[in-house]
Amino acid sequence: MVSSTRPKPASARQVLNNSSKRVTAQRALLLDLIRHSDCHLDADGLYRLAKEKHARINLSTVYRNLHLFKKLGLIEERHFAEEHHHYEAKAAAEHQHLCCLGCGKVVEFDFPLTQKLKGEIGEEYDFDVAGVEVSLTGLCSNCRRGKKRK
Amino acid sequence: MVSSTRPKPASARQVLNNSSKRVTAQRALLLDLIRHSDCHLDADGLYRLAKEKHARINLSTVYRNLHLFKKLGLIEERHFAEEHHHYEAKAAAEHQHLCCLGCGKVVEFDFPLTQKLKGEIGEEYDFDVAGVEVSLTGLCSNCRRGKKRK
DNA sequence: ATGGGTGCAAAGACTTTGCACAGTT
DNA sequence: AACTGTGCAAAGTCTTTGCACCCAT
Repeated sequence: MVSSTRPKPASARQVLNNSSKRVTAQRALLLDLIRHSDCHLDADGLYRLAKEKHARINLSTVYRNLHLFKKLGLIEERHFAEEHHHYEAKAAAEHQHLCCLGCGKVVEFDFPLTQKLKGEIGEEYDFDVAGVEVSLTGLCSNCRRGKKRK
Repeated sequence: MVSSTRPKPASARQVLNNSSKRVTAQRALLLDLIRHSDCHLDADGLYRLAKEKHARINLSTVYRNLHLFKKLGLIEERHFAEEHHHYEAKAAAEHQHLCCLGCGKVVEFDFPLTQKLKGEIGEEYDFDVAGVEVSLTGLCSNCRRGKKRK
């Protein structure tokens, strides 16, 4: 057994250090919040979470670091059927999303064909395919049955 | 041979009439522009196109009608890796998109498994799946080779 | 004539940016 | 000490909304 308190692939500190970016309290906090969140945060949600833990942080800092983390490949940006983006920690296993149009619930599912798709389409159109996003929308059982919302 | 000047599924006028929505010059024009466009317009692009043909139209009218058309199922909204949405006429055949991060070029491709995916995932999570969007991003051959663009 | 649709202007939601100061290296 | 990152405020982009007038039905 390895004695470590961190099961994460790399600590926030390590990742930032390795990219020769400074480790600030804000960055460490944001990265930790994203990594420990089980949902798909947007900038404002992350900001509010952060404020609960760290009185002094600004929305623009959140945006700036979200861009940074994305560039470093630490997080992924998701485009649901909304006006703003959502972010999640880059997962070990690829997965895709199913989003309820009624209540906004997001469930993740497995879709093993993305690699194959990447290769096939990339070759056919002579593209270097970087990302695959499969987004389903629909109504979950609750919203379908009850129309409990709105 | 059927003698018809309209290969379209239904004229703009017909569609609007059938939904008991009024046929205004703006609506007819917008719908026609979307249907005859071979690219994926955003609200502002559509607005500028419309202005070329029809001096008096307002951006808010474009937005309002984009929502209407979407609700009527006449167009589809696309979520590329950008801040705003794109729209295209609902096609006879389903297709998916591959978008170049360098120059923004969009190519459409066929992906026959969306129906199967819909059924499987819907059943597994008890969702009524309405839409499937498969978006690939990458670099086209031009952008990859030449780095011709910023 | 009636009531939905439009233009206009103002507001709203989300995001970016300039600048001076704070904090990491 | 040097210089990147932050907070703040202002601006920017995209979208929505209130209201009076217009026009399709």
